[in-house]
Amino acid sequence: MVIQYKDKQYFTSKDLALSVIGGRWKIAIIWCLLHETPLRLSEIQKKLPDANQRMLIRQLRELEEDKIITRYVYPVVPPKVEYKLSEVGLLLEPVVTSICNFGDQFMQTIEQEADSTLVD
Amino acid sequence: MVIQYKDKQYFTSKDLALSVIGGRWKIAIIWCLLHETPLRLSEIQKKLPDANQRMLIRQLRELEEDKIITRYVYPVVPPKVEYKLSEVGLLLEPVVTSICNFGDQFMQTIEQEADSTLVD
DNA sequence: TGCAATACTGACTCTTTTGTCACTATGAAC
DNA sequence: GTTCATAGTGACAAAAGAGTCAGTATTGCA
Repeated sequence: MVIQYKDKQYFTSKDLALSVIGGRWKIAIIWCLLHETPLRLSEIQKKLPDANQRMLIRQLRELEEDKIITRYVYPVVPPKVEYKLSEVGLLLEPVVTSICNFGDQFMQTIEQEADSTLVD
Repeated sequence: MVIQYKDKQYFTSKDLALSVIGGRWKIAIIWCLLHETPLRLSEIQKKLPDANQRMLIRQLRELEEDKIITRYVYPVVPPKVEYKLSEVGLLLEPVVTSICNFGDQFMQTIEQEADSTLVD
């Protein structure tokens, strides 16, 4: 089975999934939008202060292209644009949740190790 | 909260998780080891023919460093080395599963779209 | 002697991703 | 007419990641 998507070939649906969520800030953006929605660019920036604006916009554009998020532009000045997860985007909730859970568990094992190193 | 791990700082456990699973072949390797274990390098190579050996070894080394997999070397010639998921590595099962599920669902939406494009 | 099998390393290049900087547009308020 | 706020783009530099190629070690066997 070969999946053709956006000029690339993917051999498993898993690889396809990774191409969608694989970007420095994408999981973080989706996480934000799962917790509060809709969000404006300026609000996402506040929640992810380490990502610069240019980078965030790029990731948002890619997510939009993949139809993970929707973008609604209000015809006002100064501009107002709202981002929210699409129906397909909401399907990523289990992915984000399981990553968070693993992160917590992994962190605990690191801390335990640090503790036992101190004890030695 | 700041997590120090391997000379880097992570601001959330989610970022830490991503640093562990974020490598071109890591999810694929973990997927293989969830389905069949233990596996030798040569067996993993057969299952992931698009990854070259050097690359696989690098990813395996990193996973080993993060204690996601264990590596057992048999003292024989020619060499025999077995890889399997550690206890911590097994915690990644929900992550891999949810990514696969999302991949399948995402693929369906793409296919539906392709169908409707044909209909138009 | 020379080759086979397996796992692995070093040094390098190439590509992709990420980050930075300066810049644009709009209309209202002062 | 200058300034503000918001969202955005273009062009480039830097860094990280991925991929390639040639080479190592071991021991048994023909």
